[in-house]
Amino acid sequence: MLMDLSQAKRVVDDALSACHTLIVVGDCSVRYHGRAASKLASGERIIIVKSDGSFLVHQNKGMAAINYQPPKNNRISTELSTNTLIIKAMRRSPKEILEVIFTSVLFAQAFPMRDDSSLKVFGTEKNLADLLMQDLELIEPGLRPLKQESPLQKGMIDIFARDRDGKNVIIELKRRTAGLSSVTQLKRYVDEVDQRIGQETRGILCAPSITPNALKSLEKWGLEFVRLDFEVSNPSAKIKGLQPKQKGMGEFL
Amino acid sequence: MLMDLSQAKRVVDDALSACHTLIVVGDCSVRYHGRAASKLASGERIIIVKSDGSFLVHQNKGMAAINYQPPKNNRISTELSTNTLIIKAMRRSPKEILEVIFTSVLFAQAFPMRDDSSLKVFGTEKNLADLLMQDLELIEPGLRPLKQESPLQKGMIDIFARDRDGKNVIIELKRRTAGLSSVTQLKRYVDEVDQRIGQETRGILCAPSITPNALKSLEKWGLEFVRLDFEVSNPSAKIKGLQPKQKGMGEFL
DNA sequence: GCGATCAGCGGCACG
DNA sequence: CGTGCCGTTGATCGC
Repeated sequence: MLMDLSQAKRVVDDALSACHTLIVVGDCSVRYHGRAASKLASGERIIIVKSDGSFLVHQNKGMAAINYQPPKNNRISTELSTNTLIIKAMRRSPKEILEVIFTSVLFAQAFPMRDDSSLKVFGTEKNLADLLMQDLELIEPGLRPLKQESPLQKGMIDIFARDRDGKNVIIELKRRTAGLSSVTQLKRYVDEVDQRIGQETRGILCAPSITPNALKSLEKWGLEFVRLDFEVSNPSAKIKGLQPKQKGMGEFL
Repeated sequence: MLMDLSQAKRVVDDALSACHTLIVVGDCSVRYHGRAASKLASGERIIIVKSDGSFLVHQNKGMAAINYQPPKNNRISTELSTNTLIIKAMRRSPKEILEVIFTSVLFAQAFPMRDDSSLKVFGTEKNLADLLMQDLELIEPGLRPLKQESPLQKGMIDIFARDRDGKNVIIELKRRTAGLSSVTQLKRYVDEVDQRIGQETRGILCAPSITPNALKSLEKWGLEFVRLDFEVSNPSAKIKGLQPKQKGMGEFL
């Protein structure tokens, strides 16, 4: 089950020069120094080096790689000493170094990995915005869309609209429970538009749910929350239902 | 180079029942339906199934898995039909299903993956807070620490302190460039403390740098920025230097 | 379990 | 490049 380290080095070097995807499994320790620094004592891990230079170290637990190197400006090299095979990934800007020191290699192989497909995702915030743009009446009667992804100095408005009274409405969309940051984000947009246009602007936070704290802040600032239920299906996302919530119930301290 | 699909299924099933870590490489398409939905047409990918149920699909590019299933409440099953081997990962709460349909398998193997080590990271925000707590004079003469990680209704204050004039000071720490959200976060804390204590509270944003927009907002609200340079070394993080920046230079509109 | 925040966040899009 | 922000964010910690 064990692989000779020099043979492993050959496999690794060949994979790197051929720009193939490399998988190595073995006992290793890991050192990282860059934006932060880390040490990982020895254990059996999976290392993946992709053709674009992405470098991953996976433990047997968790979704996220325990150590890694992002795919750009990443030079990978190997070193063989008596008892260890070191695979090093160096990156500049920011200067970072990742070093995987193998004491034993169980498996090492290169794969060409032909793949021309890219992922199609449905149910993103952008999808929801597209849907809502087609029927803002779902949120409120008389609400008409003006602009999607309207650029502001301090961010981007998801949907800019006008209500039945001709008042400007900023809609901030969230695909999941809105928290404090969503509220401050909306507040920031409303403030900037208020100040630029010089007239009262409404702000509506549109999300499947909102945390209690976020709701309190929202109401304190005179913003509104509209509950949005959506459902993802395979060729698109659908809006299941909208439940307006009365505003201004909180005490304006 | 090709592997019989029924043989691959055996390897996969054995790995799952033994709770080993599984690696499969082959030509597959992927379907996902859950919090969002996605489709990925056929191509060669690496699939990793970890002992805790983490399920990863990696293309030959990029650091992040293109499709995945998080490590909990995740039931994995296999199906063999005439031309395909399907590996399914089903999860409840939220209900999500990930389906990988292999038309050919180049490699499939289980690894026991003994690993008892956990990552030690240095240079985290918590590290910096610990360091600063030991010498707040670095930020400003006479500044004395009161409490670290002081819980607030709307979040957690990194460092709560008192300045030479006896005024309360809230310090928000960032390990990288502070943006608008960092400023609104600090503002939120200062507002809450102002309101609860009923006396003027200073807010200091401490980060290696700050974006222009964030600085403008900061100054508009009368908050302060202190530049913090730190350096990570292997057994700890060090503070390299601190450069106070004069406040209140912006026009208070 | 929810809530809030950090993360070596990664990734994308825009200026 | 930086700035801002979404993400099937994940991971952690407190309640």
